Amino acid sequence: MQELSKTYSPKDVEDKWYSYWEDRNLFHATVQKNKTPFTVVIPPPNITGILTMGHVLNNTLQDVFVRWKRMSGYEACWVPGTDHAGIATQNAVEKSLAKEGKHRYDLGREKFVELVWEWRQKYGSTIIRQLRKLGVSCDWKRERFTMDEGLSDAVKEVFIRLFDKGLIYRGKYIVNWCPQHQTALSDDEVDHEEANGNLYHIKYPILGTNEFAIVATTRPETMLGDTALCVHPKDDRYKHLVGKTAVLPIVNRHLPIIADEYIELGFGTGVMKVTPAHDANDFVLGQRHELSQINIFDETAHLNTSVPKQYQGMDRFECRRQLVKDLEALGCMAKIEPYVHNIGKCYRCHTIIEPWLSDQWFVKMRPLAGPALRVVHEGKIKFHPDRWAKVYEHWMTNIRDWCISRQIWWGHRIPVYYTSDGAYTAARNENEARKKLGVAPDAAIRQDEDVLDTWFSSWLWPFSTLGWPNDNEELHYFNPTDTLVTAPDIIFFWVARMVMANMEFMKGTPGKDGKPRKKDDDLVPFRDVYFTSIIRDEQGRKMSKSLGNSPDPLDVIDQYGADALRFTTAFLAPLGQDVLFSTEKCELGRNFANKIWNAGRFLLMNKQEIFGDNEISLDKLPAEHLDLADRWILSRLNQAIKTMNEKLDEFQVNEATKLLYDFIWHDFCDWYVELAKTRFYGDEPQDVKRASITRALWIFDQALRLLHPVMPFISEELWQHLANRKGASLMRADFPVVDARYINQTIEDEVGFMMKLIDAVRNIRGELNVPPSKQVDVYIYLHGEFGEKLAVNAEYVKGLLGYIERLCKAKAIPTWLQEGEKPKQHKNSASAVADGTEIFIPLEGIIDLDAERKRLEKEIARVQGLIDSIERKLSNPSFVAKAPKDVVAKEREKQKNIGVNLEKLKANLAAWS
RNA sequence: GGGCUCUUAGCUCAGUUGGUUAGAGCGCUACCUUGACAUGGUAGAGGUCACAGGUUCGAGUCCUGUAGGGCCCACCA
Repeated sequence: MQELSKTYSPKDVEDKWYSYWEDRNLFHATVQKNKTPFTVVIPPPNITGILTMGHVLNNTLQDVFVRWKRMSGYEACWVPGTDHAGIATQNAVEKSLAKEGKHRYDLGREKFVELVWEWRQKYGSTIIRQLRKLGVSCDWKRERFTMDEGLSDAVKEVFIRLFDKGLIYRGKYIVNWCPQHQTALSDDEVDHEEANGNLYHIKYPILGTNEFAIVATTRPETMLGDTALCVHPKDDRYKHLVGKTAVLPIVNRHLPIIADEYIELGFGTGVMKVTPAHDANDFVLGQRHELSQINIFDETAHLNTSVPKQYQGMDRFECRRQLVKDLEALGCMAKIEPYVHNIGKCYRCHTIIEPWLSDQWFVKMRPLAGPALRVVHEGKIKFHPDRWAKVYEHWMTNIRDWCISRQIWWGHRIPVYYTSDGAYTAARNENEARKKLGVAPDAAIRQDEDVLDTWFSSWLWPFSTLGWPNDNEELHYFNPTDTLVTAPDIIFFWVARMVMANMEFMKGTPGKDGKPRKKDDDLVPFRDVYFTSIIRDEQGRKMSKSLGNSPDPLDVIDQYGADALRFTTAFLAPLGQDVLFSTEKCELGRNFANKIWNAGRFLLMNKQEIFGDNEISLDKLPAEHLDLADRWILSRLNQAIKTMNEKLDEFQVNEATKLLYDFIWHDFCDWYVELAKTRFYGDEPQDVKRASITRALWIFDQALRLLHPVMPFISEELWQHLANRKGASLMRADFPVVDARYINQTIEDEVGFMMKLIDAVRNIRGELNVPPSKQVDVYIYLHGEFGEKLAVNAEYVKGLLGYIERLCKAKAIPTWLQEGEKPKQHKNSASAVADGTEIFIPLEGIIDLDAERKRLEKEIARVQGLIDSIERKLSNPSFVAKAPKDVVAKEREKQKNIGVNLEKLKANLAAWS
């Protein structure tokens, strides 16, 4: 057997086990009718992306769930894949083109798209490679891409079905236009930011009078597109103006003055200019009053030919400056005051959005939203934490139509075809389009130039990845999926839309029972949605590329190991709270890994010592020679198994992780392993030693199984060392199932009492600075119920005290005292009381009298405080009358026990004075 | 403006049906290289649980309000 290194070295084991699992197909899931599926679809990362801490958290959590379910007997299937990320990817490629001084128009559409595909071949799998380093157990054979053939078919199919149903329409609309990308953005892709601007007060002369109407605006340049002025119908200041005509300065266009309740009384001057082509609200207002729309910008937000010559070709901001000057020269600028307002910016390039009138495609969302709202409301889909359900419901009840066209080249081209006279339809190809349009088979036809919003493919993810629209068994078996783990900021972009799509398009597809689905239960895309925390840096800022505050997870893995990173992330991420992360925090996980490693090393050393090279089996618990410590750890273990399963069921991954930490570090390493040493190193018969080490290994084996979902690499490495696994893997081993027979509170109390004795002795040594090299005697009174048990279990206590012996490198020799008996040198002893049992440690010559007095006084004060609080309760008649009986009884019991402690402590203190 | 959320030890945070004098990790202090582990062990210091009311026998936990932080949605030209 090879020696294990003194510290755990992740680099030596991680890649080895990942290939082992992958080579043996252990990630792969298939339709298995006798097993319940557990399906997770990955939120597909962008092909432009590199692994961030957000991905680490998200994928660690998914892997924990998937590995846990896989070990628990489910057919666990985790479908991975990537997103083509239209705008982001096009951006990336255009950037590299720009380095060669080229623009996409230089190449033309076809060549450019070809280039993007090349780019995707080259760089698009980076994040997938990085994910493997994290240890994720994705079913890589099912990896999909939102633009691969199958998914493109799904996109087309969905578009055509919605189009034929009348749920997709084309319309002139004010969209959020990014002049940089020259494409429309959905409302959600616009970030609103506060900005310091000005409120310009411009005078509009009223025709046929000497009056002016003063209009306040933040964007004077849009006045070139004004087609009306508007006031509130109830505004007495301006009632007389309604129906009159104003003159647009500089342009001299005549503007009708209209009245509309949209105007907010009390804001600005009370008169608003109406620019239907360049403001979403004005657009609606303009439609209501049948105003003309004058578009003054081209697609790059430069002034077009519909404005006076001197402004044509100017950039919008340049035009603003010039216009302000000109208005001032004309005396039309009443005043300019500083003004803070919100402006919309492109979420990708931060360019200021221009509300722009253009032809776009939309999906009518209301008909789809109804069922999606219902399933969340009725709990068919559960959100964790559930407060997100409220956010979801609010958005869904106020849902607006979805602008799905994008004026870029990289993406799914809209499957709409036009005849030369403008008729159009949606079709799978040109021929089908001609048929649907009823034109000749050779008629000229052209496809829409636009592509679809990236989310138009990702909203189909839970079924398109499983082969839809082709009917197949895997789709029936793995959809609905089970748990979706995603960030709350894409609840509308993605989560809500997936619910709508799955419910709409899976209707009639056979379910697990082979019958066509009808019920909501079978139509939902997933049952649980876990919303991850947002990972922030230590200052609480969101991690972002531009801030450069996001540690590279690969560096972290390199430095600390994937398990350490996974553990730390899971440990730090409570359900529903943001996480402040820093690389150094991974020491927590690294130290834990090292602790586990050394526990394993210790057990293996002793196995070697006792068994030599003979192999052992850990198939079942070696139940011979069970002693108190064994019964105790078995109780603790089963408690841990129970709680672990419960916490994971409740999506409390951080709690499950904490539990692992406490069980392995404190219960197993601090106490059980230390107790086991008394047997490994003692003069027990060989068969007792054999049973002991085998049992310790068996417990450790169980602990590694519990650990595996969170720390797959180190658990597998150690698990393989514990016994000859004959080619098996921990990732396919059984997850521990609680055996309630082993949970034994009495034993835990007994051991707990002994621990208190040990703690008391340690406390004396620690506080009185008794050097470790100093041998001490320990006198223990046998007292009460536990006292009797102590006498019975004297051997265990000796063992426990032997533990002190090793820790302190000093002998601690227990002597049993009967009630009333006094230890020798009582006067010079330090003392403690644990659950009524007195301990004396004679410390003639070394003891500092003042120190011991202080120590006792401190302890008395603590216990006195406890007693006082109990007495306050018990002397309150209402408490005794109204509190539940068991609570009162517990208090009385406590009062009695602690009272005894207090008396003895006081007596001991008195002995000093 | 509407909604959500947070405020607990020096720092970062747990604490899900209200019931021991509130826990962890890091940091800090003291002691310890012992036959798994100094990425370790033992002991210790450190909190009027943001504030003010209320409900209750009992509140970190439930309710109301206040102050401060964060997020989301909608936006007034």
